[in-house]
Amino acid sequence: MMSAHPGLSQFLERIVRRSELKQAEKSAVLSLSSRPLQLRQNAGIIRPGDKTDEATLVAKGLVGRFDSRRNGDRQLTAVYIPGDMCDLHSVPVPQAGWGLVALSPCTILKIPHAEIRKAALDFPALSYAFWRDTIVDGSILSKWVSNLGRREAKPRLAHFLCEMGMRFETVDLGSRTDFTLDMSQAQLAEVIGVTAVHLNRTLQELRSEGLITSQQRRIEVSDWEALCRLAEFDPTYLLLARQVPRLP
Amino acid sequence: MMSAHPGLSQFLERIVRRSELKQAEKSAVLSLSSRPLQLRQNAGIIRPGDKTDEATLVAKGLVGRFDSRRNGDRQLTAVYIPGDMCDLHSVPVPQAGWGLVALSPCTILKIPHAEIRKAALDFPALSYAFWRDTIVDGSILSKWVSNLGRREAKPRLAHFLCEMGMRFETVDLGSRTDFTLDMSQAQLAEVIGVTAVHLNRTLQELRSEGLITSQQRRIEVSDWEALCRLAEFDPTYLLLARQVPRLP
DNA sequence: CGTACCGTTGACGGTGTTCAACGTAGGTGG
DNA sequence: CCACCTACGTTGAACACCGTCAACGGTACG
Repeated sequence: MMSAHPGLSQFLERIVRRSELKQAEKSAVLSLSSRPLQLRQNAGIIRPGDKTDEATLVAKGLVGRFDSRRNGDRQLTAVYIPGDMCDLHSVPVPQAGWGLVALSPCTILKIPHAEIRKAALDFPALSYAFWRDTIVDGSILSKWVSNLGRREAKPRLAHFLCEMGMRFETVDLGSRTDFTLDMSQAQLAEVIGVTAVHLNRTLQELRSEGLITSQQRRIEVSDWEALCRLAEFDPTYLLLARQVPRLP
Repeated sequence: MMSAHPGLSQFLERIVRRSELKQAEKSAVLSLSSRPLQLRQNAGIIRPGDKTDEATLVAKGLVGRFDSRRNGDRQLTAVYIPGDMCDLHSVPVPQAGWGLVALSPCTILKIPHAEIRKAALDFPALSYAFWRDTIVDGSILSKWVSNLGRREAKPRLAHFLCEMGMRFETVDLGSRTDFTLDMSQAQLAEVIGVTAVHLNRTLQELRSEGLITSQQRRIEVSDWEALCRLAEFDPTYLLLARQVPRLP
């Protein structure tokens, strides 16, 4: 077997973090064939409405999922980091309603749906694991609906920083209190659901209150506890703890 | 075989609408054992953080999924109608981060996770169909993130009415322009992400602009096209069209 | 007949938007 | 090497949407 692309190992680690897999199942994941691509910042990956027969795995950089309006406004509905499969959804549902864009310079792996389906068919535990992985995505979305609906800009931003801190720490790309979030303030605003102007002011508030310091794109959280309190952040929705039930 | 509860048939119809199933697979769904429950309005079904070993199927009425804040504010992150399985998620991930509440008087069916897992194990196509069903849920959430983040109250409400109209029509509980949405304005406000006071004013705007009429809890859409235009509503995200790929 | 829930209204204040402008850093071509 | 350009962060002022608080009327129900 050709040695797997490191991106596949990252993906496997992500899966295994939440689902117990046997050796054969792990090998099946590592032997998925993949087509690496380098992308410039703001490069489009999937346009809204596109039909695709490949899934997208992030190996390096940040990828955003977005929904756009007629007037050109865009809302980012997910931010993917290395090891994340952006559109595992597209395997059972190949017609995307959303778009994918490289938020920073990126390396991605394109993996044929057919391969993933075959793996899911050969190993029910994998099918189950992919299902569970999809639920993590939904769980994060659900939390974001709640944040957008009921919180003001400051706690919303705080919550996003907490979330990204935890996720980067989990994949060893920094610690929860010190990580690089390689996206512009305009892109951040598209996540938080405010204008770029207001995001800038909100970020300044967090800085002036001594919760974080940020220069360039590096975020240092000076007071993690206070940030979590402001955000009412409770990481259980990220489903980082491995859950029990496995297919027999 | 004992004759199945009608709720199970509704669920099967929902699944079959999006995934092609063979006879044996259909029977497996219909023979899931279920425990019916009658619920009063506002009765809690799952409290946030609860662990459960049963999934919840709506047979009659409306069920809401919510996330709540320390100050008591609540955001509804999903509204389920008859035929929907509220927490198919809970099968692979039994620890819920959210709560479920009866938005109206309800009949629900409790179905043991073990049964669903067994069905998924026996029939990979079912596992795949459940996965796909979970994605529908996520797709709706994704659209809601976009609505909450980028739209004002009026188009947001319009979008929700369009969505519910389509969904009720799909399950034959009315037409997209004439249906009963059995929830209070306060509950609606918890969906739209505004206060009850503002929701009331927004509803009046829709009425005074001749887009809808509503008395009691019955919604009549006077101008479907205009409502869709205001909402920028495009129903593809509901995944009502059956998608092709099936496990071989 | 009281109570509880629900829809409705008015006045006021705050959060976030809009529009316009400016500063800086990095990159490119003359 | 400097002029120019573009992307990005930053600031100010006016305004709009929406939240808050408080109150009132109708209806169902015990």
